[in-house]
Amino acid sequence: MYDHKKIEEKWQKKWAGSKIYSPDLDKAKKPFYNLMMFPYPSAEGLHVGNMYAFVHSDCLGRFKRLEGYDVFEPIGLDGFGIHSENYAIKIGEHIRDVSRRTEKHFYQQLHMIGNQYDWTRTVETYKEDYYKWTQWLFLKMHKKGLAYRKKAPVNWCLSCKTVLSDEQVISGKCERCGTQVVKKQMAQWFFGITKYAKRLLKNLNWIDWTEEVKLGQKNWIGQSQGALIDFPVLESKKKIRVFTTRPDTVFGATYLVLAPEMAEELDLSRVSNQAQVKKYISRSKKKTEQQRLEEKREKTGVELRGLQAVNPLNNEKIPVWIADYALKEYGTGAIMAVPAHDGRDFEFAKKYGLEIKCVVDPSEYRLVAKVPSEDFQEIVEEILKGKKCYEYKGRAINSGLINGLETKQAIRKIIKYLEKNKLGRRATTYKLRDWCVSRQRYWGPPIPMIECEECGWVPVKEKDLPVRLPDMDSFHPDGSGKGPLNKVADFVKTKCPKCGGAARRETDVSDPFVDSSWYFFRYLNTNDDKQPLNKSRMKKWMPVDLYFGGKEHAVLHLLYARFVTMVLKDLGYIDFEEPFSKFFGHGLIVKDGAKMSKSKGNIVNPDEYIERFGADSVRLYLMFLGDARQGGDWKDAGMAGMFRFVKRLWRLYENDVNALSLTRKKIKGAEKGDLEKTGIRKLHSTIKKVTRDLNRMSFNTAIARIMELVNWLGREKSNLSPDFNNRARKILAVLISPFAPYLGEEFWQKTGGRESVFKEKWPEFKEELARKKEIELVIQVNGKLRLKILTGVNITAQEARKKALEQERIKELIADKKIKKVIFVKGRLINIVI
RNA sequence: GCCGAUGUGGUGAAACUGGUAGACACGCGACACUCAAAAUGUCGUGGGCUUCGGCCCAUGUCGGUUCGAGUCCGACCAUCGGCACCA
Repeated sequence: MYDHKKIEEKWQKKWAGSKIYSPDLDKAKKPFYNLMMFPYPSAEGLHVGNMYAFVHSDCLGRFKRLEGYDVFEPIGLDGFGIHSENYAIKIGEHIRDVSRRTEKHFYQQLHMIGNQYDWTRTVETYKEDYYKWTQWLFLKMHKKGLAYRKKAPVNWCLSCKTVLSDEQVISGKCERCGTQVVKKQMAQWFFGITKYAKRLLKNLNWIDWTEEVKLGQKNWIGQSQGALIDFPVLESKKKIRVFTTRPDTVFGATYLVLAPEMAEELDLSRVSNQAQVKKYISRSKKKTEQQRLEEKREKTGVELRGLQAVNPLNNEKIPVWIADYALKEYGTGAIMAVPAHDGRDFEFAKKYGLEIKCVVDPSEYRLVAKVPSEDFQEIVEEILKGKKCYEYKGRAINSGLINGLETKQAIRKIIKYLEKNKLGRRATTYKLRDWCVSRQRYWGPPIPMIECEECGWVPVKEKDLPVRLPDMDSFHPDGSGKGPLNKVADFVKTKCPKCGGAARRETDVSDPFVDSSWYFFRYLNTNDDKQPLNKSRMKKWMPVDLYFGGKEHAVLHLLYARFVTMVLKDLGYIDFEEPFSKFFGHGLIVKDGAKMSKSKGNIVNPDEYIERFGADSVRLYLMFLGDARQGGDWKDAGMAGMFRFVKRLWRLYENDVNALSLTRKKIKGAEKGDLEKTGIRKLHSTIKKVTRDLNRMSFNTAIARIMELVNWLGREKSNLSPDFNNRARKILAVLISPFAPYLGEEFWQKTGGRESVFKEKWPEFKEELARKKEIELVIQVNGKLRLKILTGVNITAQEARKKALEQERIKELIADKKIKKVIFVKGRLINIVI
């Protein structure tokens, strides 16, 4: 009988005692760093989604181990952060107690699933020996000028009562709790990630990552190429600088638009409608994202009457407006409006009766305009008259020096002209904004900065780290804009590290994403309290060979981790700038076609299933569900089906091979030989396919191949010799072990193995033995399958043709028609065209 | 609106560079074992015709390339995800 509990317990103990999963980090010969995204320990326990990712990752890690690599597969807990804290608040317990409990629970569960974790090197972000170095990272950033404080409109979550980074606002809502996020003007600490925009983008060209995720980052970084153009303000020394991706349309710029906040930088004394302007500015500053959405993006704006700008290319005087459809944070915060060729400007110009001047002729570009040919002439007329907006490429008209040029050339020429006459220059802008890392919360590493009345903001000295997170009973966020630590007088009051005078500590903590941006470095140097990183191990093990995790982190964790790695390289701590050479993004797991959620009550708790079916069955089932890239649909019936397979597999090892031979049917020698020949072929082709599938990360098909072999062996076991049965079982034990490690060990032992199966070599196959000697040759007539005949695999075109034409059925089909052509695909088919 | 992914039996899904569509499972049906049930095993299982030899139709829809298309090209539809006044 298959008693999964007994087996799992047995091997857990053996693994723990043998240290088989703790490689020598300094001496390993073939290092393979197998990383999976460490979980944040929610109090509900390990989610089946976590397990889904972990078992796939582990399966590959174990496969690599069997291939002879020294695999390092660490695990830890991303325990600092808003999510854990919110949960503690909800259940009315202190976060430190909840944290202690969840750590225990999580590690217990993580043991159960049977991964080859190195339990001697865990990392918990909320422990002093870790966050000390997170603070160290902040200091390094600060020293390099990459951590700085600025007052800016930031995202404020009304429920979490803290600011958030742009990446943590998902469609206007808080990434953690789903509450609407509003804009607030506050002074906060930022990391200068925008300085790395270009590099972050460039390296995407070569890193081996899931395409989807790379594209997500590319779009988020959002590079635009274009030009900066200066528009002089009439009767003033000021210039208004705009950014545009279409400098070729500059002759069609009929007005300028400034973001409302930008207008404050201008001299408004000459503006005749000052009151109106000021009112618009203050109103738009108060507007939240939500209000903007409610207004359905209806464009509004106010003209700065009395102010005029000059189009530097044709010297025409044009009006200046402020409108909140121009964004302060992007480009220069000002735009040249070309209503004829920009939808937004067009809408605005229509509403306020501004001039629309067509400067791009679309007549030769019907396909670009995506318009059916019958309507095209009419539409061209409308565009030329400025009654319709055209945003694509075309030929420049009404545009002085670039008249007649196609968009691309026009852009090139105009930029040359701008640069020559010092009116502007080529420029690239990014959508990416700096990373706001302050959090007005309790459960995080205090930001190691001190504000002195005399010296301003001064960093804590490195030797004084960590800045300990003080224990406090009431750790709830209060929404004051300051973190809870502000209420701990002993903590706040300190001395300036520079002048020794009275000073105050920063009371915000840092974003939990800072914690997770470097944890994979720390795994290589746990238990060292002298330095955060170990240079020589870093050289040996980094970059991570395979990183397995959720695609949803495309613009969160994965972007931050890349950024931090680049900074550490620039600081000289490491000599590579991409942390993960290969990233595999897995899909989401759903239940019966629906997303799992507490409200639906359809959450799959892995514990229950492990209890009932055993970890191996659950592992196998999770990997059999479908393509790991696309996620899977959990169904209880399917889980039960996999359990049946496991029991069948178990039975294969229950019979004594010699006892089996007694029941062996009396079949003739020749037949017996044939059967074992088939058996050998099955073994070799299974090894071949499973190896190939694992290399392709096609876990589900690899399992299917193993099932085929198991089914065949189950059927034929009593017809096979003891020798063969034994050989097959040994191979099968190794093949199954990455997927079902407990069973792998048990089977290996049952077939005479003394040591762990994971000290074995992955079985090899011989190509010629894996191949069939005979095939079903498909005979097609005019591309339609008509007949299959058994032939040798090496049959030539002539032989195949001859054989095909001998078949009665084929003769009938061809009858007296003439054969026009015969196509032969070796080892597959012959197609007779008549 | 823009970008991306996906669309194949009753269900989850396979199909390497264009070459037997539906591997492997789930479910269902029949049979065997059983007094019976469960468990297990064996066989069958895309749809429609059939003179039981086979034939026709089928990979979201329409068209194209090809001896041959789930796979390549073009247009469209649906679902899901990301971004969203980014100049």
